[in-house]
Amino acid sequence: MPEGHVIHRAARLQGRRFRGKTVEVTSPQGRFAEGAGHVDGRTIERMHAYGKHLFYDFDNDLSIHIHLGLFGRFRISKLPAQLEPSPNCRLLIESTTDQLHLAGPTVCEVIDADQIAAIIERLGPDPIVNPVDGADKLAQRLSKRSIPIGAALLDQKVIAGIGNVYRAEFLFALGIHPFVTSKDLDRSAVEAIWALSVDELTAGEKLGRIVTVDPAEVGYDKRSDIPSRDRLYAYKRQGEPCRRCGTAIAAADIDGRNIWWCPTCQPG
DNA sequence: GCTGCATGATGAA
DNA sequence: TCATCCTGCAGCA
Repeated sequence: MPEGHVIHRAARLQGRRFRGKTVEVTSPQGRFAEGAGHVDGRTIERMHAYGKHLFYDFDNDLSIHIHLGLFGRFRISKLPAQLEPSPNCRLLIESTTDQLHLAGPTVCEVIDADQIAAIIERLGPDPIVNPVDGADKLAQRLSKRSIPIGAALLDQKVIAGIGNVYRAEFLFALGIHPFVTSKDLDRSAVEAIWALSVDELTAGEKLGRIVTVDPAEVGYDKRSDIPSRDRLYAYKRQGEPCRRCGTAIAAADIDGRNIWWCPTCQPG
């Protein structure tokens, strides 16, 4: 599930339960046992996100850094928990009232503030964190690369928090073919990409899922009413008719990830 | 029950 | 470009 909106939402909702709480930190699976030991019994001061990275700051100047990757998942519950921790539970955090269960992350480690700063430094602008001033940095980072825009949008050094769903949907919405070269985009196109990123990630963070389709186009009142089948324009719709023009949605591989687009709405 | 795939990223070749 | 890591679930037998 994890694109940037999900990570920011996790920081917000988890923070509501755990901020200010003294917690037990363990690793039932064992692979994070040493890291857990550095923060076990401490108090969580802040839970925050940048791009697809999540940070839990403790009161001893150490933080847990999490990146969910493709498979990572949280389970949040009130105690007593209904489910036993999974054998694959890498990280288990428990306050007196709540439990946070994490399995399958690409990264789960204890780091300090300098290391957090270094991670953020190497990432591109995050549309949720820097909505106002990110467009310049995005333009600068796009102009330095000569790669398909479809590849650039997944490069976290160019823009942080975009994943495979948003990439396909943004390019559809803006009528940009995924193989257009990044540095050939004019300033107005870059600003449009940034503005759309801010709008969509913010909406996705609030809603808890990605819905890019205009509800009116599929016969609903609000985005939150649209069933999963109809929430997107291009992503994973190869061969299906474009919702706007009826042309069959095309697909290709860019650097090992699939991309979908409408050959009519997104001319080469 | 098994297989393959997935909204991610890295490091070696 | 490829191999690798990581988990859960849909789709199939």
